[in-house]
Amino acid sequence: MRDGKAEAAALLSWYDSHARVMPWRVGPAERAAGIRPDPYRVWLSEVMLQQTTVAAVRDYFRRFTGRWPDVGALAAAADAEVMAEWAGLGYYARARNLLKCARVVAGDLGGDFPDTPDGLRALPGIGPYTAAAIAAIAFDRPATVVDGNVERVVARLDRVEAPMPGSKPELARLAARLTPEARPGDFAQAMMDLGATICTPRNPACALCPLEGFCKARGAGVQGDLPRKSAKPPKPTRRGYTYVARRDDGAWLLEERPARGLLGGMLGWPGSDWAEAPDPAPPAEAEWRPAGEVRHTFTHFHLILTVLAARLPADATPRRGTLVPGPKFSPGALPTVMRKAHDAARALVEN
DNA sequence: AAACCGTGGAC
DNA sequence: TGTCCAAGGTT
Repeated sequence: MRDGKAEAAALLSWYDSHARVMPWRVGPAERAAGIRPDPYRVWLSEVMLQQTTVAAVRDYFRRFTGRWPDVGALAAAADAEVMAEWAGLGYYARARNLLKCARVVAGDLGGDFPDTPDGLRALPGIGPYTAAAIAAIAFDRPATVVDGNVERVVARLDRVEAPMPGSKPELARLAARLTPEARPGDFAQAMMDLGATICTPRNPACALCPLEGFCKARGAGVQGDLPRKSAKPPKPTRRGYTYVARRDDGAWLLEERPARGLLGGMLGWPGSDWAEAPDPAPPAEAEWRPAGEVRHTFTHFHLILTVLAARLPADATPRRGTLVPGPKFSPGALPTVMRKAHDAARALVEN
């Protein structure tokens, strides 16, 4: 069994000249000079990056830190403001847990994030990956970070042929063996940069890889086939009706979704259940006009939404929803599927 | 522990 | 077009 020291040294050397630049990151040169990243920014970026690409996160990170520059400011924010700012980024439980976590840190921990994986792991929305990432990156603790990039890199390095997710514990062990005692924060980010730019899922750029000489999969020519993954079940298609209504004074009929479940806590248009054969469920008496169909794919099903639009008289009394004044409504505060419905209905309800 | 939970880009 | 995938966590 190797101890991984040579691999770690080669990777860190590569990172010193190839580290990606990101708004939340302290680069290897600054870090060598003793500069540490702000734990608040590391935490915020790590939560945003859960199952989400760097490209998608950049602007959200800038807006959040511009508006809430520290954990105290975020903790004091109104729930609806945070959910609206998160709209479009997906996995909305992250935003709800983000606020819970900020309030624990600001309220119970004096504004300081824990600096150990166990302490971090106890906070809402922080699991094994994020706890290790914050401990390593923000506090330079020797924690092993295991995300999809790391799993792919070590699966190839050690030619692990067993399929995911069953092989995850084995891949985590292999990753831990690679982690050096020095520069754990840089090492964690180096592994992720390598996975994102060189050791990519398809067509890895092995000729540019600092670990090529160590890589068992490369040696056998099977790097493109690893890590293997068990087949995913097909996505069923569900249907639904959604109702975009605007009162004559310009107010929109909206509804806050239940706090848990799909799009939990987000603003949306009232509508039917999403099922194989849903019943229509108009939220008010009105002349509903067809505004087309919206197609959208969620994590585990396809959705075909029939959009109905109507104008409501000034004295209308809807059965459901809340009338939001026109100037207070922004489609940007809606999750994407609801914004699509707004786009489809807009022309029919404009003033 | 298997299911649930978003979105956009690449191919 | 459809499928895969991305710095996963919670229940």
